[in-house]
Amino acid sequence: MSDFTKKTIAKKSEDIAAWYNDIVLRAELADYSAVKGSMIIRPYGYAIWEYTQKTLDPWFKEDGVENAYFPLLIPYELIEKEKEHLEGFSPELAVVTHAGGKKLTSNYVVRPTSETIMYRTFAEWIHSYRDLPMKINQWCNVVRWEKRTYPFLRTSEFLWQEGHTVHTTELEAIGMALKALEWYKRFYEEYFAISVYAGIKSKRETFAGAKTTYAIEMVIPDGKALQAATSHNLSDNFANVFDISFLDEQGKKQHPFQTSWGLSTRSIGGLVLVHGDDNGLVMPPKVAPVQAVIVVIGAKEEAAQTKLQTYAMEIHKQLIAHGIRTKIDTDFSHSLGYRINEWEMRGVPVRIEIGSKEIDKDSITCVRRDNFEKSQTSSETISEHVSEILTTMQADLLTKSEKNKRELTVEATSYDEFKKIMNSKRSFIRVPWCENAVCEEKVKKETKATSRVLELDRIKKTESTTCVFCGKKASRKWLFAQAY
RNA sequence: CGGGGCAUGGCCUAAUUGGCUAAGGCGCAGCGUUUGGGACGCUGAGAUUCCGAGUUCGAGUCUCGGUGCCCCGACCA
Repeated sequence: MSDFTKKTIAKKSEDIAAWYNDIVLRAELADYSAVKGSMIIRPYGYAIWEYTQKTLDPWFKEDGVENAYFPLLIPYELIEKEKEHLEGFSPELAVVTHAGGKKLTSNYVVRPTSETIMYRTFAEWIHSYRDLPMKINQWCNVVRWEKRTYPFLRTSEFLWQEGHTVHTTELEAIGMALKALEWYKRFYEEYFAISVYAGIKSKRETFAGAKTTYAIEMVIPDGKALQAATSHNLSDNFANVFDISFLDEQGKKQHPFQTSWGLSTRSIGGLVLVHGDDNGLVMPPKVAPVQAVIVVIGAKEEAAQTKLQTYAMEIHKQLIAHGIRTKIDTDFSHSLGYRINEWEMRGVPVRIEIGSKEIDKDSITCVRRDNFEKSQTSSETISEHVSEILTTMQADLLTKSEKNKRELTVEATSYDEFKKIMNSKRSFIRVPWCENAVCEEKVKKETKATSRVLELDRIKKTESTTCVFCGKKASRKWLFAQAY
């Protein structure tokens, strides 16, 4: 690591929280804003969100999900309708009390999520079994007035997509909720190169108003958990409250079953935390705003300089034609070391160095961001060579993430052991649990850990054992960890 | 919302413990020299010392009130 980096950016290996704050600002992913707890997503950070949208949106549409837009403001009476839902969100609502220069007779809530505003309208749209399933998604912002905020990971306002579907049977709704969960898992693994846990949430962690919540949990290198996406089986809870009904094939009136599912800009925070290193960000090639950068190393004589730039532009053109998002850096006002460090900090997957040496031998130097591996190739084969590096790096990052997840997941057979782990080298701990909320409360108070998920393949009760916390009967092993 | 800390050009810090025109580094702009792992010289722009009141001959420094930010808890995608 360079002296400069040492001085200005905290080391991830020493203080991940300080490192995270520094890198988000320095790499120009985000900036603080005039509004408490809110942040500005800068172009480099927003580009990652755009790739997220470009990837997920077609998957949704293929499944018949249509995009729509519902209003930002929700009448207070509406959000009050589902009691549990209101209770879950009321501490963090932003409320509009004045408009048009006057105090409003009834207030509006800035949406913390859109179930209520959408479902009153769904009630008008749905009359027959022929209208179902109905699948609506919106890409939007929501506001939740969190007490403690953190760039990307927890901000007062954040961007997300929220999918909302309506089905004739609960079985179909569950299928939908699981399909959304599968999309998220696939997205994280194939695009963000992050190995995640997918499972079911405990009662305590279930979404306000849902019957069942499924979630994606990410293992952060410091052993903490980041809830990376959720998908809910709302059953007929909201349908009853908002009086959504349809006539079935027999002409009988029935309440439908619903789901909602979302993934937010929090995902970008996870991406930073999982892959970054002491030198800065490491972008998985598939979502990297810039996949390759050509760093042109200046020459002394003008003729050589001109030749160099022409050569570099030619390479640039080739890479672009090959579909590789490439930038060319000819900023000779900064030293080479400075430029290299800046690109490394931004996590650009491949750095291509072009100087007089490269031209003379027609041998171009490529450097991979994640392992700093150097390789040589000719101007003829550059595109294929870079493509290959990008593919390999994408795969290697996922493998590394899998390894990290495995190493940070342990099993405990007693509460003492559990506590010892949480107090020393924090991690995910898989333990048999009786699934009683009292246990979970106690564990949280004593160790800060909460249940994260019951992994999908462990839902079928298989074991006959005892709860590590209370000693009562337990049949399934849950993952516990300290949440972000 | 409880407990602790901080507030000085865009950023980091200094200012003899209440004393003269608020200093330096980074960054920024201009010119020139440099360029194979965070270069250098010269010149320049940039400040109501968070806000308000008070004490004093005199306040960045002391007192009171307010505001904002950071860290630690409870809440959370």
